[in-house]
Amino acid sequence: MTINQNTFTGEFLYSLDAKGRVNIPAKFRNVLTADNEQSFVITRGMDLCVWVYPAKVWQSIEDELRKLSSLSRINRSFVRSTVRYASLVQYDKQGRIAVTPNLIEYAQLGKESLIVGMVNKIEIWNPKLLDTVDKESQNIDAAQFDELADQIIL
Amino acid sequence: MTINQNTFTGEFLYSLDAKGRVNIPAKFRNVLTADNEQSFVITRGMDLCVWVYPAKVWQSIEDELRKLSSLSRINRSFVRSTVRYASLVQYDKQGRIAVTPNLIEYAQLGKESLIVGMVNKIEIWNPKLLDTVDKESQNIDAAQFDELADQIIL
DNA sequence: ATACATTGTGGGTAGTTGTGGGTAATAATC
DNA sequence: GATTATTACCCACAACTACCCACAATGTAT
Repeated sequence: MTINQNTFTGEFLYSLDAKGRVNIPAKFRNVLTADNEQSFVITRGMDLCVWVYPAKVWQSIEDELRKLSSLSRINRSFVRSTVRYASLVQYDKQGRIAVTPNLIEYAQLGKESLIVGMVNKIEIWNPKLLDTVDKESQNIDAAQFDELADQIIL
Repeated sequence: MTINQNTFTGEFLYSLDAKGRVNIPAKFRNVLTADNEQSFVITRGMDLCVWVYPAKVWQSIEDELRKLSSLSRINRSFVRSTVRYASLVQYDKQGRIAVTPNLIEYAQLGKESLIVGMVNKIEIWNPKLLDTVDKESQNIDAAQFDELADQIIL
């Protein structure tokens, strides 16, 4: 029995094998609702990582994109950039998904890959890259962090 | 019969066993409402300790995080840092929860662990660390303490 | 004072989970 | 159309986790 449906939290150091497969943590699979099935959309993250959305969640993003008129140049470019690298995948009987070569290259993924829950989506990181991104953020964003932390009572 | 629902007070020196399990004090379990069941979210504390939230309390934090758009770099970073070390756990029939190796390392927990009530959440400490943190605070924060004491009539 | 229930602690066992690799089916290339 | 490359499916195994039972210590009720 799970309480938090569709909520991904925690980090897991898993291996990306020779065939480009990574395991979806059991804790993540267990919070997926029936209609999410085993379908995911994987795409480029806005940071140097791979984003993995449950298909149903991605669906709602697509619905938003549909509303953007192609008359606007910014809209066209926004739609293009978000959809361009997205592909639909399913996990196998062992619970793994295959990451496409161009995404592996983009996120510079090696054998040691870090799976990070991001509430409504999952990120796959090269641990070293996440480390540097983390440190950069600590220096630059400290003030805004405090602001956010004030709004959200931890 | 309980008076204060969901209010954790007091401290308990319990043992973290070889399997990484700690007991949730009976006094705390008795204070949990039905919808909290036996689910908790454990994560890194802002001090060097482990924070344990009743699942329902954590839920409201997640709801806030969901509102933050991933288009903003700061938002991504904030969501990641708050969710990254969090994991949903349930207590077993003996009333214990399993603390993940990550968190044990972070809070430097040994066999002797101190469970501390923090009103809406629970902290797990290495007793020695709490001691030093306490003393530091007494030296540095005396002035601000007085300010708070003005707001809260003890 | 004694019997009973509750609470904290330890450990065994069966099932689950993560990982690697072999084989067959499908797709792509020449 | 034949050959190669890629993908999906399957099996196997080790490591880990969750569940269960046991027991001692403490607290409570009769």
